[in-house]
Amino acid sequence: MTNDAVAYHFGMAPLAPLLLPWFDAHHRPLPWRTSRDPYRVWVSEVMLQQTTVAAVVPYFSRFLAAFPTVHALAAADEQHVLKLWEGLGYYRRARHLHAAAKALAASHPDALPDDPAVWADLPGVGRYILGAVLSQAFGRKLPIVEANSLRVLARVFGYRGDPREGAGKAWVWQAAEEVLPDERVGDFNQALMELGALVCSPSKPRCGECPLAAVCVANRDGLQDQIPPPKKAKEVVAVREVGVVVWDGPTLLLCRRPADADRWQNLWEVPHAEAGEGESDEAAAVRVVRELTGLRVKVGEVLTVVKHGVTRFAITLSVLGATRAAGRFRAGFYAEAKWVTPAELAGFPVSSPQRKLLTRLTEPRLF
DNA sequence: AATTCGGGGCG
DNA sequence: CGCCCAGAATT
Repeated sequence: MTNDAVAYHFGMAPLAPLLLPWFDAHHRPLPWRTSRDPYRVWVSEVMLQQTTVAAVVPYFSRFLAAFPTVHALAAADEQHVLKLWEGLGYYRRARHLHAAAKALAASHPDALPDDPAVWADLPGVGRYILGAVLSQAFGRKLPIVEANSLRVLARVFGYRGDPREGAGKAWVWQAAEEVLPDERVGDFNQALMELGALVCSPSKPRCGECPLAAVCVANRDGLQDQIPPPKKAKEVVAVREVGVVVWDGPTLLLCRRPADADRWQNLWEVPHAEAGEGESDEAAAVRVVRELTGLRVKVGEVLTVVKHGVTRFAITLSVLGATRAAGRFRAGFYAEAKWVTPAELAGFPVSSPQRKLLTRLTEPRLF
């Protein structure tokens, strides 16, 4: 469907008169809806990013109690901020929020600005956060697109492409902008999301309770399951692990399994590194291997050794310690492998003490 | 355009 | 157990 079609459809049936009364009657009483304080709206939007409402509620209340204003947040110690974020995930959000609070407290000490250009330059503020904060706190007529509104708009207008990528992304932002009413923009934006969360759900939408059912193309044509199109499944490749990194307490082990063998062999045994600040156990293991070998390695990906521009061998790196702890093993990976000898291995770029360690520990033993 | 970043909840 | 979630930054 083209943008013209959106305009036509919108002209025939404005959404706001249908959506706002529904929102007034059915919206959930959430902590961040008690005020239009831009700071509160902002914090809630950042916390809600890729995070469910139920998970955010207790964090939001605790965070606002500790940092009631942007100035309180700006003056806070980063460790305190991160501590209150612990368990929410996506910790970069907290660092960005903190940094942005410092910037705003300095540049706009009296009140948070309603200037989109100012917000757009802040770390952690993309187009969604920008529109959400300014529409809700200041009534600025700016659109929002996130998982819920994207689904609602695509279904109502019967958009058959994928609104999450390419031209579809442009389409859905355009649609979100065109449906905005002149009054109560913030409530309207929230209503789109609330409808997506409570009624227009990804699967089995409750169209019988939907205030937009009468104007919804997907409902009319029975396309709820096709719109938006299901995410294309990631390609699955049959693979078999031929190399893994495991650890148990202070010891980290790199093991190999030749393509035609059943048993694992130890290749290196080295002290496991302490996980640094903000570093996961897996990341620390990857770092150890990287420092030992000079290889570019990532968890779960094929690890290739390139020496003199030629791939000498390839293994996959997985982390059994983590997968065991999670109660399951990862799917295996396979890679064609040409194994180097211990002598060749010793020739890889490592620092002197590490090389000595490698040489000493290269003697394979059964895992 | 594809990846990365986390943890929880739900069908 | 797989998919999804009030996205943004990086590659």
